[in-house]
Amino acid sequence: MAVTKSERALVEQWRGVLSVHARTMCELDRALHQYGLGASDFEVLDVLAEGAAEDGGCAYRVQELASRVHLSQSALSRLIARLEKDGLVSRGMCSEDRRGVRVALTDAGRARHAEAQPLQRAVLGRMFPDRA
Amino acid sequence: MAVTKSERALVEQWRGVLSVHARTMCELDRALHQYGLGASDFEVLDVLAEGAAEDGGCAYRVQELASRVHLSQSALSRLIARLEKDGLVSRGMCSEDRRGVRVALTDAGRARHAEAQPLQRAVLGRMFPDRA
DNA sequence: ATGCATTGAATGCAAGTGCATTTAATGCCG
DNA sequence: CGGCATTAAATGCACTTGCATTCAATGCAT
Repeated sequence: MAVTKSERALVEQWRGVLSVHARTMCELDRALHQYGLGASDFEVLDVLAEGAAEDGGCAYRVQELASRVHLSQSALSRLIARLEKDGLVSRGMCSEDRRGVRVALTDAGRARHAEAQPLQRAVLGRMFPDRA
Repeated sequence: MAVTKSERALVEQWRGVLSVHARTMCELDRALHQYGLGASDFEVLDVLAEGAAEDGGCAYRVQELASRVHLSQSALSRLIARLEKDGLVSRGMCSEDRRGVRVALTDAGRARHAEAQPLQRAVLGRMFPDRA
C-alpha cells in the first residue's frame, strides 16, 4: 500500500510541475510577445545579460548557452540566428577554437532585455505566490 | 534589498521548474517512445484510464480532457485524431449535445496504457527522489 | 418559428523543436 | 606529415504546437 500511495504522490507532484510550467510559460510567452520575444528568446538574453553583469565580456560559447538553457543544440542554433537577424546578439568566431562561436549581446539586445525583464519578473511574482 | 533578494529567489524557483520539467519531459518522451507514444499521448491515455477506473464509463468530452491536460484545444483535437488512427481511442458523438465528442479508451488503448504505465512511474520515481 | 450570438470541435497555416546528418576545425596516433 | 576519430555548430526534415478561422449545433430573444 505504501507503494500505491507514493505512486499517487509521484503523479501528483509531476502534475503539479506540469501545471505550473504550462501556466507560467504561457503567461510569459504572452507577456514577452509585447517586446517581440518568445520565452526561449528571453531565457537566452537573460543568461547573456547575467554573464555580462558578472564579467564585462558577455561572450558565451554556444555550448555554454546550451547547457544553461533548456533547448537542443539545433534549436539554440536557430534561435541565435533569429536573435542575430533582429540585431539583439552578434555571433563572432572564437579565437582559440575556430569551430566555436562566441555569442554576445549587442547594445540593442541589452536594451531589449532591460525593457522586458521587469515584466518577466512581475509574471514570475504572480505565478509563485510569495514563500520564495 | 528585500526586493532584490526575492527577485533572485523567484528566478531560481522558475529555473528549477524549468529544469525539472525539461529533464523529466525528455526522459519520459524517450522512455515512452518504446511504446510508440509521446509524453502528451500518454498524458491523455492516463487521464482516460483514470476516469475509466473511477466510473466504468471512461468517456470524456474533449473539453474535459483539455482542462486536465496541458494542451491547446487544437493540439488536443489532432492528438485524439492520431490516437484514433492508431486504434487507441474511439470518438463517438455525444447524445446530449451533438456538437460534442466523447472520447473513450479502446481495449487496445487500455492495454497500451497498462504496458507503458510502469515505465512512466519508474521515470517519475527516478526524477523525484523520494520525499514524495 | 426566425435570426443571431455563442459554444464545441476541426482545420489552414506558420513557427519552433528535436533527431539525424553534414560541414568544418581539432587532436591524436602511426 | 597523413589519415581518422572526435567535437562545434549549422542544416534538412518531419512533427507537434498554438493562433486564428471555419463549420456545425445550441440557445435565446424577438
